[in-house]
Amino acid sequence: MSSDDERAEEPGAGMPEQLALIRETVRGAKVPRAKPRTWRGAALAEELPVARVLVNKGVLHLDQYFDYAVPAELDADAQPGVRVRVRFGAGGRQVRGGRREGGGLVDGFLVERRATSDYQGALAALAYVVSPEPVLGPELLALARAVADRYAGSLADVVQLAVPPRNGRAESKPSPEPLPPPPAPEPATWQRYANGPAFLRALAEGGAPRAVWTALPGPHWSQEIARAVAATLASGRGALVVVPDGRAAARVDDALTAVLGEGRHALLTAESGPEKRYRQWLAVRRGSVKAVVGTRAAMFAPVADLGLVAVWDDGDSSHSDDNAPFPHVREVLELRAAHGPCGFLLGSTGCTVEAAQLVESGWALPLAADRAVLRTAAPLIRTVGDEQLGRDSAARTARLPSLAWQAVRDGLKDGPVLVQVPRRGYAPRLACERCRTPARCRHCAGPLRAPDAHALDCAWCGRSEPSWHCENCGSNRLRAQIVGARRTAEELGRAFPAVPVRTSGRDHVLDEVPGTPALVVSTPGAEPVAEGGYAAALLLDGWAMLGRPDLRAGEEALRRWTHAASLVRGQDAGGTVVVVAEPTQRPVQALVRWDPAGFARRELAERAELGFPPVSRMASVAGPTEALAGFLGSLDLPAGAEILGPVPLRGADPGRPRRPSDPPVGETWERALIRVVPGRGAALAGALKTAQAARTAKGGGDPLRIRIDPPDIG
DNA sequence: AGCACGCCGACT
DNA sequence: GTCGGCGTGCTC
Repeated sequence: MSSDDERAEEPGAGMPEQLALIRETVRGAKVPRAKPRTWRGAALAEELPVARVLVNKGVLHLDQYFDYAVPAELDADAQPGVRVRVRFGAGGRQVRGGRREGGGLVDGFLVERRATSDYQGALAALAYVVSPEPVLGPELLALARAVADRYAGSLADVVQLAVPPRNGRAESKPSPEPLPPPPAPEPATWQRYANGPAFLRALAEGGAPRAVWTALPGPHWSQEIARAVAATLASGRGALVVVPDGRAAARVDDALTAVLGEGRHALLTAESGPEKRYRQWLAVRRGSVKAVVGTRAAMFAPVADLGLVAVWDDGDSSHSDDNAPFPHVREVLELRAAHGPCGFLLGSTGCTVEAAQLVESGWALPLAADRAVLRTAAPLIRTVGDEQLGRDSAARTARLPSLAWQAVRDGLKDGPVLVQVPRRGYAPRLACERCRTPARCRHCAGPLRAPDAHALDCAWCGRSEPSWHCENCGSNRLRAQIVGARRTAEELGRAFPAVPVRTSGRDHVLDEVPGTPALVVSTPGAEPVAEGGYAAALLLDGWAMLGRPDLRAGEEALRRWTHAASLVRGQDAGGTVVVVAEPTQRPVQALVRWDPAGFARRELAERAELGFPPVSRMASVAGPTEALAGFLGSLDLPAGAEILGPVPLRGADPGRPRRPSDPPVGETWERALIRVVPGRGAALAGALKTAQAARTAKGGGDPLRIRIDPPDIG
């Protein structure tokens, strides 16, 4: 630094180390001698005396870096990626007639060391380096930046999700020595999939295959994931697996131990507690451990030489982060796979529309078993619809069709029987009373809702619908769908008094049940695994699932049914599933045929036609009425963008847990949806971010909630 | 977000 | 004169 120093004309500038960069000296002429500071007089680092810092200070900076001077004594520790503390704030500015220490100490990450700064003013010095551990390396930073861009969020927010809080004790312990790559594993049960062995081989040879894997029902999936990880490790690269919850993580953890032995992988879940979790994370960051399984936050795990990213059950809502900017595991892992030569494995017994799109677009290849293999692995599915329910005299008395009784009775003869009951608190969706076709807006195809007894309007664009009639059958009668099946489960228990009844639900989740006869009553997602598989399952939540006023209702119902039915023995072992739902419904038919991928493909085609996500990309913006209107007016949207609404945001349905997307209690908010054609997602995110940045800069008070890919678009 | 600056009106 | 209202703008 010398001739290109921007302040070459300032006093003291000719001298290298100097305080040229430091505020006190620069405008020194105007002011009386500065009060000494602790670091005053200390020399700056000789090489690269400027530190670019990502300051952790709320929304205000919106992805700005701030430059600080590096004192010589911090030179060695102040490396890119370390946590630092700096003075930041208006109080730190030059004050006429005297100087202040002002500006509180705030946390930040040192992002880069540079020779010069392009900041016009004088630089303050780094206060101190919190620890020399480089936690935010260049790759993780680049990932965080990509995620922030994709979700119109701030870099600081993403970094907060990506880097766990520091724990001194964990940091001071050395991580173990890395082990040499293991041998490539045998394909084992991957043989059941036509392309399974080839997929493993590609990973083991250092390739980057990308697959959407429709997993066969049954317990083998965790071991199959472990083998994909082992194959990747064999190539000398690292692997990352993200699963929806701690139970699934524990299963994959066990499978990895079985396939790889101890010491080759880390388990990153909230359940292990902050210190242990940070220790594991550090072992990954330091390259001691090259395989990771974990829940959501693990999607950012800084695995070295990443050769495989895998997500299990991408339709599970816990894969969507509930902190701004709400990144989704599948999307983040896509970004990671696209970044380098890295394989991608999306596995599920079901199939999301997004997964179908990955195949449809050619980005990933399908990895599925032949139908013959599937037929023996999957249970026999039988349906009981409303009409049948009405005709069935046994059903009228016991509120359960005789077919269901029979399946339970038969099942209990040689094993446990699963009964899936709905959770409370689903808002009903409006559908044609005669044919059950969902009632949709004729302008934007959003779902209709009934704010009061005799009015209909669209939940997306707000247009009222005075004369609805069913587009499918012409009927003009609507029905709202509701259920109450929990009692039915209780009745079942009373009907089989000799059999133990176990329940598994939100507050009391069972992990596993023995293979002996028992009734296992569970809400969706909390189903225990049964030793040897369930003999039968009864799915009682048909209308509750399909009746939800959500674009994903059908997909979600099928996903939950498929998940429960996957725990039942195969048809060759007599496994039977009875689903109480209208057999003409598409999700029900897809379950009967066990064709989740086909269902998702059709759903995808339909959404393309209607302009729904994920074929078009949507964003939601919510906030107080005027603030929202102003924001929408200031948007510089890409061509072809469409604003739907705004409409008043409905309060949470009673019984539904509060979501982060809900407005503060007592406030009325509005929400607009913005959709763009495929390929304009990045432009949309960019426009939203720019407008948001302009708003914050102007000090526009009320915060607006921006969400790309909103999960609940009615 | 804080926090300080600064440009107006009512007080000593 | 000078104290203090809060409207603007900046933070390396």
